[in-house]
Amino acid sequence: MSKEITSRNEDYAQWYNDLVLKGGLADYSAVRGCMVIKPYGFALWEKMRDALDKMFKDTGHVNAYFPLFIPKSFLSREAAHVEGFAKECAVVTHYRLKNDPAGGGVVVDPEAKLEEELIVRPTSETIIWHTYKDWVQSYRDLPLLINQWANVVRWEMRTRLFLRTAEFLWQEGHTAHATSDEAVEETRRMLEVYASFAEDFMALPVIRGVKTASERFAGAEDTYCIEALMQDGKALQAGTSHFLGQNFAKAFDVKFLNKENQQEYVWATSWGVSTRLIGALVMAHSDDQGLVLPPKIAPLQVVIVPIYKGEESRQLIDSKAKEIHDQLKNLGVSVKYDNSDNSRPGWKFAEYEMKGVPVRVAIGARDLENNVVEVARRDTKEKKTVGLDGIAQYIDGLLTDIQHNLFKKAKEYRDQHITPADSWEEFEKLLDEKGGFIAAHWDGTAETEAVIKEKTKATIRCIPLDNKKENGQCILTGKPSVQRVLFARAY
RNA sequence: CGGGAGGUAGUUCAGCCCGGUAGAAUACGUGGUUUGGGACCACGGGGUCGCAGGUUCGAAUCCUGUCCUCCCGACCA
Repeated sequence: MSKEITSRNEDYAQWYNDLVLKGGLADYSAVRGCMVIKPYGFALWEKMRDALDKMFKDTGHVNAYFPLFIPKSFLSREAAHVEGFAKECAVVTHYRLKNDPAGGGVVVDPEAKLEEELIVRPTSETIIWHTYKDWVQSYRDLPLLINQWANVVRWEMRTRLFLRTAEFLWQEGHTAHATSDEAVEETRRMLEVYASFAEDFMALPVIRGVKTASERFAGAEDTYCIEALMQDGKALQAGTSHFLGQNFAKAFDVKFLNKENQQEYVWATSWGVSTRLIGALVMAHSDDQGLVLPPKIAPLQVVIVPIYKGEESRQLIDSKAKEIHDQLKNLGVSVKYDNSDNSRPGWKFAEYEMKGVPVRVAIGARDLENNVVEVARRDTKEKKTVGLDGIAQYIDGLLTDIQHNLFKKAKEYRDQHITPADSWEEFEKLLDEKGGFIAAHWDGTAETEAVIKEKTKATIRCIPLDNKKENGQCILTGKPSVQRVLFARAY
């Protein structure tokens, strides 16, 4: 994102809405805080979903589906869990409407009150562990490696398009293991799946880390996360993987017989990423002209735009363009030849730029004479005249280039925005003037963390997994510390 | 739930202070001319002004109530 937008941080949401709404990605629906994902935006989600799903399957997981409604009592089985989610649950209390006796319209039928209210899942741990109880009896049933693609609802007080909508799409993996070590290993494995997906597919560099106790998932023993940096200097939690210990197994009485014929509680993990990733993608790579998509998840990788005058030249261009189209298709490139007569070339250029299509090929009468086309890349906006010989291979290579370049650019920005701070003044100054991650010493207490958050709105994003030990003094209290942690203001 | 702004055509908004036939741009439809960075001309379709009351000869405009949306905060993936 360009400097103008960075300096317009206050209006960031507005810019984002404009781009995304007008760009055909999404709309707010009539339902408070929910989103309509238009076809192009959904195609983007599908690309991400399919790539992730393949990675889950490659690591031995299978998909299943569990109910949307959860009996209220399930939620309260795990103390920390209910504490964490109770405040944001949508509740179903009745199952029928009737005609309003007082006039037109319908009212809730008071006769149809549910004996036990149902909550709309904010996450599925409870109903899944309730189900797992019947699925697990012996160590031979373990591990249980299941994922579900679903929608969940969290009645947040304030919503933000893609980053925090009331309803969102996600996947949630829920696994059961015979040993603690195995569950921890799974937790870390899935974190790495998320990290490599973010980096290899989304071109989004992430920091792999572990959350502090106060930022932990409700009911988890440990929460691992990938943290990304947006172009405005704010951090975004892009995915989480939780080691749940035996908390849910105990709450839902999920035991198995081990080899020694003894009853034991299973060890659990859960992990998820959501449509928030679409937001991450937009905010990590976009510029003032709209979306910039990494080729690996762009629904459309190449668009060919003809420029013609009159029917005769149109036919000539058509046949050449279709040749290029077919060559690209044979290479497995997602390509569209837009020869619609409804809009002019300039309009098409702007349109596909806004949609983030990585490569545009323009072909006109002038090009035909010289046996060339004009190839424009979205990431750098460079335009180049390229000969028709081997054009498909050239473009295919260009897509790889763009993918790498986007990651490189984002990583350079990210790395430049991890700044050490050794005094409180420096810490505050960096937050206000530079943004990004700030590596600072922390005394390890939740109290200090809370005070820092209160004073600066910055939270500890994570303790990086590869963090090096270093003695120092807490940025706030001056108490001894053994390592720096990453602070940032976050979405 | 606190503080602010707002609800008028598919969309973005003007009109409201100072009451008097519902407006613009854009989008849409038809016809034509165009096409190397969001074309132009002509004609055309489209809104019970969020909802409910009140004041008035007359309300988008004034008054009361109500619902909803957006932004800022508390809360959070």
